[in-house]
Amino acid sequence: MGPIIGMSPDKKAESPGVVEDRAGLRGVCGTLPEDECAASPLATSLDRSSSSGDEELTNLNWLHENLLQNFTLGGPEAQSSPSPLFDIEGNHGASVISSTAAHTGDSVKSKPPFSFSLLIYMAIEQSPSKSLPVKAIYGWILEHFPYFSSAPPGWKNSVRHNLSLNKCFRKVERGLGKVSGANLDVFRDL
DNA sequence: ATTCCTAAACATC
DNA sequence: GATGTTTAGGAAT
Repeated sequence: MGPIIGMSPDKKAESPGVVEDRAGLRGVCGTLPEDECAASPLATSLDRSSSSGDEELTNLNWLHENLLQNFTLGGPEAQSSPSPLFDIEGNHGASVISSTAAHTGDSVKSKPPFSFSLLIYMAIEQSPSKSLPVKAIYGWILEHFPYFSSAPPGWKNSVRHNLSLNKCFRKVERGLGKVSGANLDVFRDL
């Protein structure tokens, strides 16, 4: 009958629970003393000294850097780490994520406070060559966030969508015409 | 207004 | 069929 009906109301039911979790995302920055947030310029100047033409530097850049720094730097001793998400795949990183997930609620049932862009970015950054096939990204997310293991198949589409979005942002000038599965050069530039 | 999520149609490979 | 791209609508902040 009406495949279209019964969809709108469903979404709302999920919102409330997620909202609180999502708020946590922003809360990360907000939770931290404003000094940290205000200290942002630090990273900016670093970025600048490297490249003078930051005209193309869009939002996702600082977003990822900031968020990742905040998350990984969540530990008081992780400050010495050269790489922000060096161990997200390792043991320490796992605890970070687990901690975050557990903090918001169930460790395996709650949706990660990370946006798809973050998730994808993390997965790719974890990769040795900063490039992963879409399938690998799915796997990484599934491994770290079992929530998706039981979630509707909609998230896959979302991942792809975000992938393309980021790509669009950078408007890659390389030959991405034949990207058949193993190319995420989009973030490779980050 | 901005950001993000979700769904879906469409194009290619 | 999987991947990639693009549109459109809606919800939360």
